[in-house]
Amino acid sequence: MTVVGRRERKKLATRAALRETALRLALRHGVEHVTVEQIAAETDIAVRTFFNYFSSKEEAMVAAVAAEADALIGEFRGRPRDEPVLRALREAVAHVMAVSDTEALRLIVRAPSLLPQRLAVYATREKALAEAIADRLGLSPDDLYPAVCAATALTAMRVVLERWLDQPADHAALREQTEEVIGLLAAGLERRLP
Amino acid sequence: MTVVGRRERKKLATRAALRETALRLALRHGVEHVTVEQIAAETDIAVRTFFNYFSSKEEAMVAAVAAEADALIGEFRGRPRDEPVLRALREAVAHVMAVSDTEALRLIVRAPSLLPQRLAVYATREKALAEAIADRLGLSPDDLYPAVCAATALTAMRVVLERWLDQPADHAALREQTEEVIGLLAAGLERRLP
DNA sequence: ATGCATCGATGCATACTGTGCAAGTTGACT
DNA sequence: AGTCAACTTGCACAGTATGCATCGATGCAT
Repeated sequence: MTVVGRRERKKLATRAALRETALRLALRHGVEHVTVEQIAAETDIAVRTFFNYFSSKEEAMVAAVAAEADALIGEFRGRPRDEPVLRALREAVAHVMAVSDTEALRLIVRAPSLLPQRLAVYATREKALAEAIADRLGLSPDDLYPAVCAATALTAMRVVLERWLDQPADHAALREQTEEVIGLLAAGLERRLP
Repeated sequence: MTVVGRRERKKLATRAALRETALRLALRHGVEHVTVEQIAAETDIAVRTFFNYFSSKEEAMVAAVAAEADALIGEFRGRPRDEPVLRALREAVAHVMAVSDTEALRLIVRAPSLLPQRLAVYATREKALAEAIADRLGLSPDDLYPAVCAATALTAMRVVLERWLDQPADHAALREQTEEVIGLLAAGLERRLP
């Protein structure tokens, strides 16, 4: 196991505390009205130190999304090896979303000022997911398929999530819509006028 | 036709001038070393006025990408109605990229600090593309298929473009790789361990 | 052409963001 | 205990971004 010293534990704790404070303040006052100074003060941390952890207030706020994306990749890697890629992804999403904080997620997804940073988070996770897919299939991470599959699948999940957050929270509906989208990707996206 | 007065023409000219100056300075000095003050001065515009056109220096720099995305959607809408969606997209991409400034594009795509804004541009164009797809197929823009198809196809194009920009400019290769990706999406993305 | 209403450009003030640097603390390891 | 490396902090400073008031240019009706 990875033996973590006090130092690393404190760092993780500080990072988590900043992330939670940022989100809490955003929920209370609205994303736009929270400043780094407030986040730092509320966490009892110097402003300068905040910037040692996050390069912007937006990054701190979408850190929750980043954590969920990491969890998704972890779940995916834990799926049985003989399971097809898209099905494994579908199940991974279901497991992660089951324990997700819908209220916070809705706040983050609906804030226009967080859109660029949120998308950047997904984009960086694309790489990790592509590697996981390549591992699963015994391909090279440089192949086209893992890259495209990771990127498009994540994007499809994002679309589903955004649509789902616009309706009353219903986890059964989310599962259903996830399956529908995965079905689309699996069956092929080509269409023409009937 | 839309009759544009002198006022609107000047606005468009100013916006284009700012966009071009931003890009030119970025090419000369590097994205990170360009300030709004420089862009404004070089365009002979007040700094305050710059912010009437773009909400950040990053937005001005990725404006070229936004213009290309708009052109892509225009080409797509101009394709024959009986053409399948993905094939129409493939052809639209080919036409837009044929007249694209590869050097500028490479600069924008490779700059990490522009990633969030660039992705935000794609995301906003997703909506327009989804509408165009819905129009083509006679579906509602609220249907799942247009939203997912627009989002995933744009994402797939992005992946291809990013990979292509990492190799020497060769438009034949780009066309080939575009076709390959569209083929993937058309055939379905599901895969499993052999 | 004149006069009026609107829109856009600008300067100013101000709050906030983000980073380099140097000094002080704390943790890890011997 | 002592030493080194890593982390925190304060300070200075450049740059970003917005509200507000003002001034000039444009569009339009008469």
